[in-house]
Amino acid sequence: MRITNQREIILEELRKLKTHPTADELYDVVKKRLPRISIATIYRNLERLSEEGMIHKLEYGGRQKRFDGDMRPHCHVFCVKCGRVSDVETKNDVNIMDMVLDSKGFKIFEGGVQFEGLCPLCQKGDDCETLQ
Amino acid sequence: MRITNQREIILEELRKLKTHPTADELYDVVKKRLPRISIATIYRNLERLSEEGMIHKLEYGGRQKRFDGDMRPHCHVFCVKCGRVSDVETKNDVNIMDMVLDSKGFKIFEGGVQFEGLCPLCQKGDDCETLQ
DNA sequence: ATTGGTGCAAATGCTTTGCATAAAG
DNA sequence: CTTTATGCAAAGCATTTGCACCAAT
Repeated sequence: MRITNQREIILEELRKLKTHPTADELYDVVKKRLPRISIATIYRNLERLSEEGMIHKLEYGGRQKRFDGDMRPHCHVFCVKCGRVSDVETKNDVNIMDMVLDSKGFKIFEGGVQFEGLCPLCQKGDDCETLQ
Repeated sequence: MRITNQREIILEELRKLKTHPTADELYDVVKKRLPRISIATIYRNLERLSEEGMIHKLEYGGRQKRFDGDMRPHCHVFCVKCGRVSDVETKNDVNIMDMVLDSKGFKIFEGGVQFEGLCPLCQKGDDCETLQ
């Protein structure tokens, strides 16, 4: 994988964020440093970086994918109303993979716990900007 | 919620399937009984039924949502290559909700374990019809 | 009679792609 | 010099919506 200026900055900015941004949210951030970057470059790099195991692609809780630069194992909650994602701190004494009794022929190589709920903003009832 | 012919048949056919179909897969099945039904009706009813807690909307990997008529608590695996979803039989001695130490202000009301892997067809290396 | 649901087609919105140009190794 | 990545615009595709008509209560 060739190291381009765009790729470096995308990774760098994603790692700075703890918000699990969508592609376009990250685009807005990266544009400040690379005003001529294309949204297609953002998408292509996020895809590539997740294939290479350098970032996580989060595909739950709404229609926009979200991305996470933190590769330490951890769990997420997502807000069923606005789609925001947050890390969740959990007890670490359960090995999820050991829970499987019958995988129906699937070769399982990852397992994780995910939570659903309401984010602090949506709990207040006010409409939360980021809808879905 | 008004009981229409369409709504009844959509629910009935979804409950028969163990494949966690996408909206258009279910559309193909329902069309055999209601040839004039619209895909919009499928989407509207699946959304409505999941709001009412009568079915589950699955938003894992892949771009298409999948739906499940089986409301008994259980876990899923999804194939990272073709997007197929299958039930997984698991040990039942862990209460996922008790694992939370810090929910970062989110009000959590659901938690579940989900697995990633390769389905039997994709393991064989052949290309699996249902791509994503 | 009233309200909610349906079918159709058009619109939306996130994501991907084709292609000519530019940059990396 | 060769290969891979970029920017731009256009295309793709799942899903949603506006609207006139229809059906359930």
